[in-house]
Amino acid sequence: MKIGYPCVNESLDCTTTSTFRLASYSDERVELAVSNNLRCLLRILQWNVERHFLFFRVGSGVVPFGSHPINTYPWQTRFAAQFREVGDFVKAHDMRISFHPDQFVVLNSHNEDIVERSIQELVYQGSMLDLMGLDSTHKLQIHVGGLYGDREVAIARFIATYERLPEAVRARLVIENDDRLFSLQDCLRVHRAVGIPILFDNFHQECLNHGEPMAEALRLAAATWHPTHDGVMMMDYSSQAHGERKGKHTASIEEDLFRAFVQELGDLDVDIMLEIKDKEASAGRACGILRDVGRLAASLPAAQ
DNA sequence: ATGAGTCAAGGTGAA
DNA sequence: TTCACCTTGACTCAT
Repeated sequence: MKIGYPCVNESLDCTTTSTFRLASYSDERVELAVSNNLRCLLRILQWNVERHFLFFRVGSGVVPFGSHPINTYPWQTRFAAQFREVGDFVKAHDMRISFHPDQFVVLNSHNEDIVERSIQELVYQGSMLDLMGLDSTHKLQIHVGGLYGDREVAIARFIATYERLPEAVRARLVIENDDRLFSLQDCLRVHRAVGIPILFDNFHQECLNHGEPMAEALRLAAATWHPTHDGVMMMDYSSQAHGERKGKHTASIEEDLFRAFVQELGDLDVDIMLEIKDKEASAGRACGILRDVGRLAASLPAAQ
């Protein structure tokens, strides 16, 4: 079991998201930003290893305009060594990383331009994993997409697009149950059609479900991951922010809820991404709870 | 130097 | 029909 947090480290003064405006695009700025972003990515991973956070979600902006036609800078070759260095570090420490392309990636859009741009974004993010030399257990996570008033047609269109994705993307793509439109059961239908694994989100499951008990839902999702090709199931963990709109993530982990959730896990092996606002602070508390119940090694690795 | 407004991109649903 | 919300910082420009 690995614990992680998404995209941003709040303890370090180093980010993987330095960027600039499209209007001020230049090759020089791409060069500068990617150089900074990869340096910080490695630094964050090093920081994480020291605290036994072995799971990390990398943000979409490591390469500014990475899938935009304006960006013709050969970052793949210019930064090949730096990407490889990150990948080597991940492998050396038995870490796992993932990407979560944002809401603009919609594979089931009825607009072919949007589908094509979405595929290009997935190709860009998948190519970073290729450059790192990381295999298909490191994932690209997206939602099924829009509903467009007809669930059946929307799911069919997702499947049709999935089947024509480049292999480098398809091998790594996973779908996540969402909180309003496509439930775990919808994702299972897509899985049965094309074999895509389901990244389970416990909070979305609480928001949108068909009455399955949490323990059963977890096992249904886990069974969609091929042990060697996909690795153990990845999941997102969060809980409701009190007094806020339904679906809003909590600012800080609620330890009692997390303990109860760990009980639902039983002996299931999963890697957990904590989608909680205070990032690594809550990840540390989650690790503490998992050590208490014997699901993580009792002590941190030897001091750096 | 600082604060406010803005940033490539889609879709949903409330107002 | 418009706008806030996904999530959030970081950039950009006006002051």
